[in-house]
Amino acid sequence: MAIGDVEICEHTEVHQERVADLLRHMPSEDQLYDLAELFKVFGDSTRIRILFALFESEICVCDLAETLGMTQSAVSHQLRILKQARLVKSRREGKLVIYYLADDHVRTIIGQGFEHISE
Amino acid sequence: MAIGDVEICEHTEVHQERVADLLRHMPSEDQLYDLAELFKVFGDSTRIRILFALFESEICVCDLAETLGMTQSAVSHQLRILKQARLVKSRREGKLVIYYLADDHVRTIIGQGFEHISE
DNA sequence: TTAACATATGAACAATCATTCATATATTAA
DNA sequence: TTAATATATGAATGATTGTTCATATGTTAA
Repeated sequence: MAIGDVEICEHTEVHQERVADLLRHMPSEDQLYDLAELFKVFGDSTRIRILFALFESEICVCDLAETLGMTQSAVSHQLRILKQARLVKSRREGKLVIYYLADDHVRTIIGQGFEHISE
Repeated sequence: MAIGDVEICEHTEVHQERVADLLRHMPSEDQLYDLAELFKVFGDSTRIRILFALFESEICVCDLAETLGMTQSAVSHQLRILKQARLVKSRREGKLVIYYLADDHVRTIIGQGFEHISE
Protein backbone atom coordinates (compact mmCIF):
# COMPACT_ATOMS: atom_id res chain seq x y z
CA MET A 1 0.00 0.00 0.00
CA ALA A 2 1.04 3.58 -0.49
CA ILE A 3 2.73 5.86 2.02
CA GLY A 4 0.45 6.53 4.95
CA ASP A 5 -1.77 3.57 4.14
CA VAL A 6 -4.44 5.85 2.75
CA GLU A 7 -6.32 5.16 -0.46
CA ILE A 8 -6.00 8.73 -1.62
CA CYS A 9 -8.38 8.65 -4.53
CA GLU A 10 -11.56 8.26 -2.50
CA HIS A 11 -11.84 11.90 -1.50
CA THR A 12 -10.06 11.68 1.86
CA GLU A 13 -8.39 14.60 3.61
CA VAL A 14 -5.00 13.72 2.18
CA HIS A 15 -6.41 13.90 -1.34
CA GLN A 16 -8.06 17.27 -0.76
CA GLU A 17 -4.92 18.82 0.72
CA ARG A 18 -2.67 17.61 -2.07
CA VAL A 19 -4.97 19.04 -4.71
CA ALA A 20 -5.31 22.32 -2.84
CA ASP A 21 -1.53 22.57 -2.45
CA LEU A 22 -0.97 21.95 -6.16
CA LEU A 23 -3.50 24.62 -7.09
CA ARG A 24 -1.72 27.16 -4.88
CA HIS A 25 1.55 26.67 -6.77
CA MET A 26 0.11 26.73 -10.29
CA PRO A 27 0.94 29.68 -12.58
CA SER A 28 -2.01 31.77 -13.73
CA GLU A 29 -4.25 30.61 -16.53
CA ASP A 30 -2.83 33.39 -18.72
CA GLN A 31 0.74 32.30 -18.10
CA LEU A 32 -0.07 28.65 -18.81
CA TYR A 33 -1.82 29.64 -22.01
CA ASP A 34 1.03 31.90 -23.17
CA LEU A 35 3.57 29.19 -22.41
CA ALA A 36 1.68 26.60 -24.44
CA GLU A 37 1.33 29.10 -27.28
CA LEU A 38 5.09 29.70 -27.22
CA PHE A 39 5.93 26.01 -27.45
CA LYS A 40 3.36 25.52 -30.19
CA VAL A 41 5.57 27.79 -32.27
CA PHE A 42 8.51 25.40 -31.79
CA GLY A 43 6.26 22.46 -32.63
CA ASP A 44 6.59 22.58 -36.40
CA SER A 45 9.56 21.28 -38.36
CA THR A 46 9.45 24.13 -40.87
CA ARG A 47 9.79 26.69 -38.10
CA ILE A 48 12.48 24.59 -36.41
CA ARG A 49 14.39 24.56 -39.68
CA ILE A 50 14.04 28.32 -39.99
CA LEU A 51 15.40 28.79 -36.49
CA PHE A 52 18.35 26.49 -37.20
CA ALA A 53 19.11 28.51 -40.31
CA LEU A 54 19.09 31.68 -38.21
CA PHE A 55 21.55 30.06 -35.79
CA GLU A 56 24.16 30.38 -38.56
CA SER A 57 23.46 33.96 -39.56
CA GLU A 58 20.74 36.41 -40.44
CA ILE A 59 19.13 35.75 -43.80
CA CYS A 60 16.62 37.16 -46.26
CA VAL A 61 13.29 35.53 -47.04
CA CYS A 62 14.18 34.33 -50.53
CA ASP A 63 17.38 32.62 -49.33
CA LEU A 64 15.35 30.93 -46.63
CA ALA A 65 12.79 29.72 -49.13
CA GLU A 66 15.57 28.40 -51.37
CA THR A 67 17.32 26.70 -48.44
CA LEU A 68 14.16 25.01 -47.21
CA GLY A 69 12.88 24.16 -50.68
CA MET A 70 9.59 25.90 -49.95
CA THR A 71 7.54 28.64 -51.55
CA GLN A 72 8.17 32.23 -50.51
CA SER A 73 4.60 32.45 -49.28
CA ALA A 74 4.84 29.47 -46.96
CA VAL A 75 8.09 30.75 -45.45
CA SER A 76 6.65 34.23 -45.04
CA HIS A 77 3.63 32.87 -43.19
CA GLN A 78 5.88 30.98 -40.77
CA LEU A 79 8.18 33.96 -40.26
CA ARG A 80 5.12 35.94 -39.25
CA ILE A 81 4.31 33.40 -36.55
CA LEU A 82 7.91 33.40 -35.31
CA LYS A 83 7.87 37.17 -35.20
CA GLN A 84 4.58 37.34 -33.30
CA ALA A 85 6.14 35.02 -30.72
CA ARG A 86 9.09 37.45 -30.52
CA LEU A 87 11.51 34.67 -31.44
CA VAL A 88 12.82 36.51 -34.51
CA LYS A 89 13.10 40.12 -35.60
CA SER A 90 13.54 41.66 -39.01
CA ARG A 91 14.85 44.71 -40.74
CA ARG A 92 14.49 45.90 -44.29
CA GLU A 93 17.48 46.30 -46.61
CA GLY A 94 16.25 47.65 -49.89
CA LYS A 95 13.95 45.15 -51.47
CA LEU A 96 15.04 42.46 -49.04
CA VAL A 97 13.82 41.79 -45.52
CA ILE A 98 16.49 40.27 -43.30
CA TYR A 99 15.43 38.04 -40.42
CA TYR A 100 17.50 37.26 -37.33
CA LEU A 101 17.09 35.67 -33.89
CA ALA A 102 15.51 37.91 -31.26
CA ASP A 103 17.45 36.57 -28.28
CA ASP A 104 19.25 33.55 -26.86
CA HIS A 105 16.28 31.81 -25.23
CA VAL A 106 15.70 30.17 -28.57
CA ARG A 107 19.15 28.58 -28.57
CA THR A 108 18.75 27.33 -25.00
CA ILE A 109 15.30 25.90 -25.56
CA ILE A 110 16.21 24.14 -28.80
CA GLY A 111 19.51 23.03 -27.30
CA GLN A 112 17.76 21.37 -24.37
CA GLY A 113 15.26 19.80 -26.72
CA PHE A 114 18.09 18.47 -28.82
CA GLU A 115 19.72 16.94 -25.75
CA HIS A 116 16.46 15.29 -24.83
CA ILE A 117 15.89 13.60 -28.18
CA SER A 118 19.56 12.62 -28.40
CA GLU A 119 19.47 10.44 -25.28
CA MET B 1 22.70 48.28 -50.16
CA ALA B 2 23.71 45.08 -48.44
CA ILE B 3 27.20 43.95 -47.53
CA GLY B 4 29.18 43.27 -50.68
CA ASP B 5 26.83 45.32 -52.83
CA VAL B 6 25.27 42.21 -54.28
CA GLU B 7 21.56 41.76 -54.83
CA ILE B 8 21.61 38.26 -53.38
CA CYS B 9 18.15 37.13 -54.33
CA GLU B 10 18.70 36.97 -58.06
CA HIS B 11 20.58 33.68 -58.05
CA THR B 12 24.11 35.06 -57.89
CA GLU B 13 27.12 33.14 -56.58
CA VAL B 14 26.79 34.64 -53.10
CA HIS B 15 23.23 33.41 -52.88
CA GLN B 16 24.17 29.89 -53.95
CA GLU B 17 27.03 29.65 -51.47
CA ARG B 18 24.99 30.92 -48.57
CA VAL B 19 22.26 28.37 -49.22
CA ALA B 20 24.78 25.57 -49.67
CA ASP B 21 26.52 26.53 -46.42
CA LEU B 22 23.24 26.56 -44.49
CA LEU B 23 22.32 23.15 -45.84
CA ARG B 24 25.66 21.72 -44.68
CA HIS B 25 24.99 22.80 -41.08
CA MET B 26 21.40 21.61 -40.88
CA PRO B 27 20.52 18.67 -38.60
CA SER B 28 19.12 15.61 -40.32
CA GLU B 29 15.50 15.46 -41.38
CA ASP B 30 14.88 12.87 -38.66
CA GLN B 31 16.34 15.09 -35.96
CA LEU B 32 14.35 18.10 -37.12
CA TYR B 33 11.18 16.04 -37.15
CA ASP B 34 11.81 14.55 -33.70
CA LEU B 35 12.56 17.98 -32.29
CA ALA B 36 9.33 19.44 -33.65
CA GLU B 37 7.42 16.44 -32.29
CA LEU B 38 8.95 17.02 -28.85
CA PHE B 39 7.96 20.68 -28.74
CA LYS B 40 4.48 19.82 -29.99
CA VAL B 41 4.07 17.96 -26.71
CA PHE B 42 4.80 21.15 -24.77
CA GLY B 43 2.40 23.07 -26.99
CA ASP B 44 -0.79 22.30 -25.12
CA SER B 45 -1.89 24.02 -21.91
CA THR B 46 -3.31 20.84 -20.42
CA ARG B 47 0.03 19.08 -20.76
CA ILE B 48 1.86 22.17 -19.48
CA ARG B 49 -0.40 22.13 -16.42
CA ILE B 50 0.32 18.45 -15.88
CA LEU B 51 4.06 19.11 -16.04
CA PHE B 52 3.77 22.00 -13.57
CA ALA B 53 1.87 19.73 -11.20
CA LEU B 54 4.67 17.18 -11.48
CA PHE B 55 7.21 19.89 -10.62
CA GLU B 56 5.77 19.82 -7.08
CA SER B 57 5.68 16.07 -6.57
CA GLU B 58 4.68 12.80 -8.15
CA ILE B 59 0.95 12.28 -8.29
CA CYS B 60 -1.69 9.74 -9.23
CA VAL B 61 -4.06 10.11 -12.18
CA CYS B 62 -7.20 10.82 -10.17
CA ASP B 63 -5.52 13.61 -8.17
CA LEU B 64 -4.32 15.11 -11.43
CA ALA B 65 -7.82 14.98 -12.88
CA GLU B 66 -9.22 16.60 -9.74
CA THR B 67 -6.51 19.29 -9.74
CA LEU B 68 -7.01 20.17 -13.39
CA GLY B 69 -10.80 19.90 -13.26
CA MET B 70 -10.79 17.45 -16.14
CA THR B 71 -12.11 13.97 -16.77
CA GLN B 72 -9.91 11.01 -15.94
CA SER B 73 -10.01 9.99 -19.57
CA ALA B 74 -8.75 13.30 -20.91
CA VAL B 75 -5.89 13.35 -18.41
CA SER B 76 -4.98 9.76 -19.18
CA HIS B 77 -4.80 10.49 -22.90
CA GLN B 78 -2.44 13.39 -22.28
CA LEU B 79 -0.29 11.39 -19.88
CA ARG B 80 0.12 8.84 -22.62
CA ILE B 81 1.48 11.51 -24.95
CA LEU B 82 3.85 12.82 -22.27
CA LYS B 83 5.05 9.29 -21.61
CA GLN B 84 5.64 8.53 -25.29
CA ALA B 85 7.79 11.68 -25.44
CA ARG B 86 9.73 10.33 -22.42
CA LEU B 87 8.92 13.45 -20.43
CA VAL B 88 7.20 11.52 -17.65
CA LYS B 89 7.43 8.02 -16.25
CA SER B 90 5.01 6.04 -14.12
CA ARG B 91 4.84 3.22 -11.63
CA ARG B 92 1.91 1.31 -10.25
CA GLU B 93 1.03 1.37 -6.55
CA GLY B 94 -1.92 -0.89 -6.02
CA LYS B 95 -4.88 0.46 -7.88
CA LEU B 96 -3.14 3.77 -8.45
CA VAL B 97 -0.66 4.72 -11.14
CA ILE B 98 1.81 7.36 -9.99
CA TYR B 99 3.34 9.70 -12.57
CA TYR B 100 6.57 11.65 -12.16
CA LEU B 101 9.01 13.70 -14.26
CA ALA B 102 11.43 11.66 -16.33
CA ASP B 103 14.37 14.07 -16.09
CA ASP B 104 15.36 17.71 -15.68
CA HIS B 105 15.25 18.77 -19.32
CA VAL B 106 11.59 19.47 -18.77
CA ARG B 107 12.33 21.98 -16.03
CA THR B 108 14.98 23.73 -18.09
CA ILE B 109 12.85 23.94 -21.21
CA ILE B 110 9.77 25.21 -19.41
CA GLY B 111 11.93 27.52 -17.31
CA GLN B 112 13.43 29.14 -20.41
CA GLY B 113 9.99 29.37 -21.96
CA PHE B 114 8.72 31.06 -18.83
CA GLU B 115 11.58 33.57 -18.95
CA HIS B 116 10.76 34.34 -22.55
CA ILE B 117 7.08 35.08 -22.00
CA SER B 118 7.87 37.04 -18.83
CA GLU B 119 9.98 39.65 -20.61
C1' DT C 1 5.34 57.42 -63.97
C1' DT C 2 6.05 52.12 -65.15
C1' DA C 3 8.30 47.60 -64.75
C1' DA C 4 10.53 44.18 -62.06
C1' DC C 5 11.58 42.13 -57.85
C1' DA C 6 10.87 40.93 -52.81
C1' DT C 7 7.77 40.25 -49.30
C1' DA C 8 3.17 40.01 -46.95
C1' DT C 9 -1.45 38.38 -46.43
C1' DG C 10 -6.48 36.74 -46.93
C1' DA C 11 -9.23 32.72 -48.17
C1' DA C 12 -9.76 27.88 -48.84
C1' DC C 13 -8.62 23.12 -48.07
C1' DA C 14 -6.53 19.08 -46.10
C1' DA C 15 -4.51 17.25 -42.18
C1' DT C 16 -3.75 17.09 -37.29
C1' DC C 17 -5.31 17.00 -32.59
C1' DA C 18 -7.76 17.41 -27.82
C1' DT C 19 -11.77 16.09 -25.77
C1' DT C 20 -15.86 13.15 -24.98
C1' DC C 21 -18.15 8.82 -24.61
C1' DA C 22 -18.22 4.08 -24.13
C1' DT C 23 -15.79 0.33 -22.83
C1' DA C 24 -11.74 -2.58 -21.73
C1' DT C 25 -8.02 -3.82 -18.47
C1' DA C 26 -5.95 -4.12 -13.88
C1' DT C 27 -5.94 -4.37 -8.91
C1' DT C 28 -7.95 -5.08 -4.39
C1' DA C 29 -11.31 -6.52 -1.06
C1' DA C 30 -14.98 -9.42 0.22
C1' DT D 1 -15.51 -16.04 -7.82
C1' DT D 2 -17.88 -11.02 -7.84
C1' DA D 3 -18.04 -6.05 -6.88
C1' DA D 4 -15.79 -1.76 -6.64
C1' DT D 5 -12.16 1.34 -7.82
C1' DA D 6 -8.43 3.21 -10.86
C1' DT D 7 -6.59 3.60 -15.23
C1' DA D 8 -6.21 2.92 -20.33
C1' DT D 9 -7.85 3.19 -24.98
C1' DG D 10 -10.56 3.09 -29.58
C1' DA D 11 -13.80 5.81 -32.27
C1' DA D 12 -16.10 10.01 -33.33
C1' DT D 13 -16.21 15.00 -33.54
C1' DG D 14 -15.26 19.87 -33.39
C1' DA D 15 -11.46 22.94 -33.51
C1' DT D 16 -6.95 24.30 -34.87
C1' DT D 17 -3.28 24.75 -38.26
C1' DG D 18 0.22 24.52 -42.39
C1' DT D 19 0.29 25.03 -47.14
C1' DT D 20 -1.30 26.69 -51.62
C1' DC D 21 -3.06 30.12 -54.63
C1' DA D 22 -4.05 34.62 -55.84
C1' DT D 23 -3.17 39.11 -54.92
C1' DA D 24 -1.67 43.24 -52.37
C1' DT D 25 2.13 46.11 -50.56
C1' DG D 26 6.73 47.98 -50.64
C1' DT D 27 11.19 49.10 -52.90
C1' DT D 28 14.37 50.14 -56.66
C1' DA D 29 15.76 51.24 -61.29
C1' DA D 30 14.73 53.14 -65.65
